[in-house]
Amino acid sequence: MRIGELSEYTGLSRDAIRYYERMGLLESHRSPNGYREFGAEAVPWLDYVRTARRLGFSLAEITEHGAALKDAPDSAAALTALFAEKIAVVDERMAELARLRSELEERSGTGCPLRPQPGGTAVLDGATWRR
Amino acid sequence: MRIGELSEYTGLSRDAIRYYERMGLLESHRSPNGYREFGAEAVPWLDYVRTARRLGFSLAEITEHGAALKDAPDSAAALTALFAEKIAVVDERMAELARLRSELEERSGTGCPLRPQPGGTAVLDGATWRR
DNA sequence: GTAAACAGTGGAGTGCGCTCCAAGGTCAAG
DNA sequence: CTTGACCTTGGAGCGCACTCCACTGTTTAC
Repeated sequence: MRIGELSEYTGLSRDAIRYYERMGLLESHRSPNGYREFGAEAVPWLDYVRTARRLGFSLAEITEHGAALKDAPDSAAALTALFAEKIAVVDERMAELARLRSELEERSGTGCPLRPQPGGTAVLDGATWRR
Repeated sequence: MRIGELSEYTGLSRDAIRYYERMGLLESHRSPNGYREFGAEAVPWLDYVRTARRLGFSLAEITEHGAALKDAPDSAAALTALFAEKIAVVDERMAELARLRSELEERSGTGCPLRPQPGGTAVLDGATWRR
């Protein structure tokens, strides 16, 4: 498929796709006319990239992981290890979110996380913010 | 406390703290000599900011939430609603992470998420990547 | 055959979130 | 009274992840 079609399927701009290719996140071969040709697997891959991006992973991190996948000897063990590593990162990030969430939830119960200051401005109350 | 001390406590650079102040994320009053003076509540607030940043929230989002907190009528209900909103965003992001994680985990079980291509490059197999 | 839609390239520009620097003011210690 | 640590401002620069643009080539539809 050509870049426009891929763009439609993934919701990414053509420019973004070309940029990803330059960054080594994506490969294509060229038709005789010079147009990029992408395989169908590019769609789910870019879906994955988009999700990972939204969750705060940099293109470099995603590229690195992709490269590791490609370079890995095709053994189940190596791949499992790679995925386990990525899963650990994801788990860590989820734990952070859980902490943030619980902080917010705690606050949501108490009626007063704000305290007016002499200057007229209101700021978060450090004493009650901390558990 | 002055900027250097705050910087030490939070692990943020002085430049970053000044930048946050310019962006309206943080307030200070000035000593007669022009130095910024921060209250103790700045420390947990910046801790929170750092956590939220790491989790992919933009400074604008964090600022907005902070501003909403300040502008809110000091009623328990309004504050609870604000926090509930933020918690919903966090929950959504956690759900995305969970999806990413489960995709990775599934993959980790199967021995072969890679398939060699005619060109000699290996790419993710779209057919098996999709559930 | 011509117009529209699509593709290519290179390069400039953008917004975010800083970082670094120069030039200078403030203040406590020796 | 100098030294050094700390603070101020303004402005330049940077890395990331694009986005936009001008110009050119290709394909498709009428």
